[in-house]
Amino acid sequence: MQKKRITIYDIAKELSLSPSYVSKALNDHPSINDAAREKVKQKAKELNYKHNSLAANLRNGSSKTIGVIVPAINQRFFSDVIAGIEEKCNQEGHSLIICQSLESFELECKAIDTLIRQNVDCILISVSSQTKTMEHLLNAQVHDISLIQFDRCMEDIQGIKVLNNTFDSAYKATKAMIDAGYKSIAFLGGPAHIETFSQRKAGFLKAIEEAEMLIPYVYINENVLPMEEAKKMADKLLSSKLPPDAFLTVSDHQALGVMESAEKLGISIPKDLGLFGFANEDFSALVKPGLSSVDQMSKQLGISAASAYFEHKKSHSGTSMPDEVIYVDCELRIRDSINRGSKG
Amino acid sequence: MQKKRITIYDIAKELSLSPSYVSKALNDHPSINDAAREKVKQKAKELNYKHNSLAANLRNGSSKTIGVIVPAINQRFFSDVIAGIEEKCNQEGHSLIICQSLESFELECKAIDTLIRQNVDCILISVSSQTKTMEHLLNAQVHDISLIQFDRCMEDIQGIKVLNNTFDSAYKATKAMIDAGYKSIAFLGGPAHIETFSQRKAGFLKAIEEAEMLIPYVYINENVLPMEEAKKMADKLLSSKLPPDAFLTVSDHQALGVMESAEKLGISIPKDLGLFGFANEDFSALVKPGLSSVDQMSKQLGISAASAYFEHKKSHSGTSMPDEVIYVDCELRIRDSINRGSKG
DNA sequence: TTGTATGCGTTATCAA
DNA sequence: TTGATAACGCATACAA
Repeated sequence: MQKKRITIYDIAKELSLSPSYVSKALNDHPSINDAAREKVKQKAKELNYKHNSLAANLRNGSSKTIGVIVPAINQRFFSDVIAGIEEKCNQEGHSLIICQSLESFELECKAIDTLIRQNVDCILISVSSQTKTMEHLLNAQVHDISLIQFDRCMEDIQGIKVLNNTFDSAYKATKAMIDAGYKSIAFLGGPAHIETFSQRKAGFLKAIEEAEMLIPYVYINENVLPMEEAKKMADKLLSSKLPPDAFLTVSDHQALGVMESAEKLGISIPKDLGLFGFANEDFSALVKPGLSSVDQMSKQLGISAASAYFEHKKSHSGTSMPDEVIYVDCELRIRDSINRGSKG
Repeated sequence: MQKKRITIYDIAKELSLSPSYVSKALNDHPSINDAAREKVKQKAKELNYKHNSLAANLRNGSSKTIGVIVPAINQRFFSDVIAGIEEKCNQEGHSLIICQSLESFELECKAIDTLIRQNVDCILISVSSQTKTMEHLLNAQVHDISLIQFDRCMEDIQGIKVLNNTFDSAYKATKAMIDAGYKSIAFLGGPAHIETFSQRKAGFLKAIEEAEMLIPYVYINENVLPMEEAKKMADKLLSSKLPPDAFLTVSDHQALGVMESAEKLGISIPKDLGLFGFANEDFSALVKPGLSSVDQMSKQLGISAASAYFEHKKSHSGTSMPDEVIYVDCELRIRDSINRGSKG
């Protein structure tokens, strides 16, 4: 148990060298010859010396630390994204500070503040659902921190945005159902003011239009994100005079609601009802029948977001972030829930 | 866009004060009167000053930062634990640095090293499945970092360990099945060398013994953690001459394997087969029939682990960690999978 | 109540 | 090749 932390001074004293020389040796400075360098490193190991990043970072003005702010760490999508970010940061020798906003604007501001104080070099953020203004985000940029948004973005902020191509995936998912022979497809969406949800709706509509499918307006429902509400809506539509024969939902939980409704009403999936969800949750492969879903490749999204920072840092060091949108393609996980067997 | 960071020197200059005075004012030092303090804070806000934690921490010798090392961030159990830790840390004004070992001993060592360099005050760790030695953990303690283990612990390390009471929960879960009228219960376990799994087995056996139930030795199986293996084992047992009429598994994924096996063999759950899982995964409430499972209260576990650090810090500051085990009680989530209807 | 001086551990610059 | 020095930004002991 050592009382005082071992520093380069201790190493220097032991070897009768100067601290600056030791520092250079440890950092593989070219002016130090191999023998001396090895001797210093040897002694450092012997004394169980650990480089003090705090001091070095203060001196260097960079913390080699990246901050991440997400609504909730323990939401599958975000924990996957973070896992991807961590992996990339680790490769690049950077540390990761994690904050959660818990969907609160106030906590989000506090998190930004913390990260500025911590001198992070970059902030990766997916904004809370409450967030409508962006001074706090701009403030990070003012403090010379690279800001990269992912998934849930504020449109008007200059900088890199990393997004799923959800328009495209919704289009493809819908098309997959049309190809499987479903004739009248309903849509269960999320809050319209969130970009990713409006995109999903737009993708859905494009596929419907292309197929020249006529859809009653009551088939298109926004803001039914909670499973219970999705279920209620499915109940209503499936018991109506003109029931849909398929659903595209923007979450797997909604899809689950539809499944329960169908079961209750004695409607068989996929024979009489097709179903396509979003997010490819763990349970989606496990329920019966297997739920077709859009895999958002969330870990890849994290990797892409972190990589965007490192690439910018390496190539355009100094210049400000480009105003760029990076799309991470989703992949369709086709399962039994749209496997109708026969077409038409 | 400010070129240079605003420091207390800038504030001091603007107000014709000394930097130390500004520092005191910002930190609510008692020797500063209200008027002066407010004036300084006002100016700080005006200049968009942000306290530099790096510098302060270097000066203070404490980073107000806690490091967490888990096998994988995006495993439900761990992301829940982390969410709890984050919440507590946030309350206490501490930051969180997250590392994942990805079940690799090497990465775990690297993570410890990173956290030592980062000057974290405390490391919360759940060791990788590869970890057999503990020098790296002791080294953290040598560097004056509080070490708190949770879930997967190295027995011989002095300090606080935060654990689920899995012995007790396995016992209760088994008992719940006995009470529901199941007569011959089989056990599907995990690697025996991991404490939490041997505890689950022991709890199971205690309940069996108490009920004076005679169990064929082939009912007790360790090391069948993967779902596929659990399924194979269930196939074997359920097709044997003396099939069990219930299973306790140590994971919900195993239980899912049992469900598939039962379905294939035309055995009805819960009528002819009871089933109790572990971890209360998201899907457990969603599968049909609902899977009874042990809820490990993982977020609470994270809160408890972090709280243990803060309490120790506040009350016994300076002294080394006590050798203490904190148990976080699990809760049984009883669902249809053991709802047999009639007893006997 | 206010200010001065010093050090936390590192690294870059410059000089020897 | 080696070393002295200053600086990063802050907070504390001490002096005024």
